[in-house]
Amino acid sequence: MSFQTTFKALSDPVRREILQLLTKQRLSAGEIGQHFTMTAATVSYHLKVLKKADLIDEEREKNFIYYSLNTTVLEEVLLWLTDLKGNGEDEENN
Amino acid sequence: MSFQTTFKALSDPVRREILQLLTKQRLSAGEIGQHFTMTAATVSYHLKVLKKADLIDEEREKNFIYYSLNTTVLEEVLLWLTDLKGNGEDEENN
DNA sequence: AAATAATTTAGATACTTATCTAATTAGAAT
DNA sequence: ATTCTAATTAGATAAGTATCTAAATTATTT
Repeated sequence: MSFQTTFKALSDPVRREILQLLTKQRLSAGEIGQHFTMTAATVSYHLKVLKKADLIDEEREKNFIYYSLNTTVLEEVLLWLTDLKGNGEDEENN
Repeated sequence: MSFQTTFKALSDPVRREILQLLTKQRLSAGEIGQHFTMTAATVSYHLKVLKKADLIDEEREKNFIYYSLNTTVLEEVLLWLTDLKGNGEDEENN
């Protein structure tokens, strides 16, 4: 997935909050929805955006879909940002 | 500035490229514009968004305005992302 | 196989964003 | 003071995004 997709996904507050919820444990779409006031359809939309950006994984179980954080892409974003800030004079990292 | 503002600012490819140009040296609005095909007005719009997000600083000199990277906010974003990815098992923060 | 439950998809709409052209501001130099 | 240059602001528009309701899908249980 492109950086573009990733950053766009990260740019919405609801989606960032979803990611934070998922740091603690995996959650079903319904459980995620309970943390917000919007409809299940809207939550689903946000999950799709996060999924497309590879920021989350999903696994189906019974008739639930559990979502969990995928940190692989986060690493790449971290590298990009680190590189960006890395040279005031001279860089020391990564 | 809010995290929201910061992430929104980072979510556009033109703006990310501007930031990268500015890692090398400060540049005037005109010099920045030369790297793109869009009009000066559009570049100015993007600079305003980056400025509002505190991602860049400006200094007026003669009748040029020079822009440079401000890494302060980048640090915060780095922390946020690091925290997000930081817990495979168990969390320590937030 | 019908009914129920969890979730997604489709279609509609209001809001936001990126872009342009034209006009304006601010400073420098004639 | 007029002109020239650098850059921004204003106003318009097209494209993209977040949200809703209603319908469809998928799996489970009766």
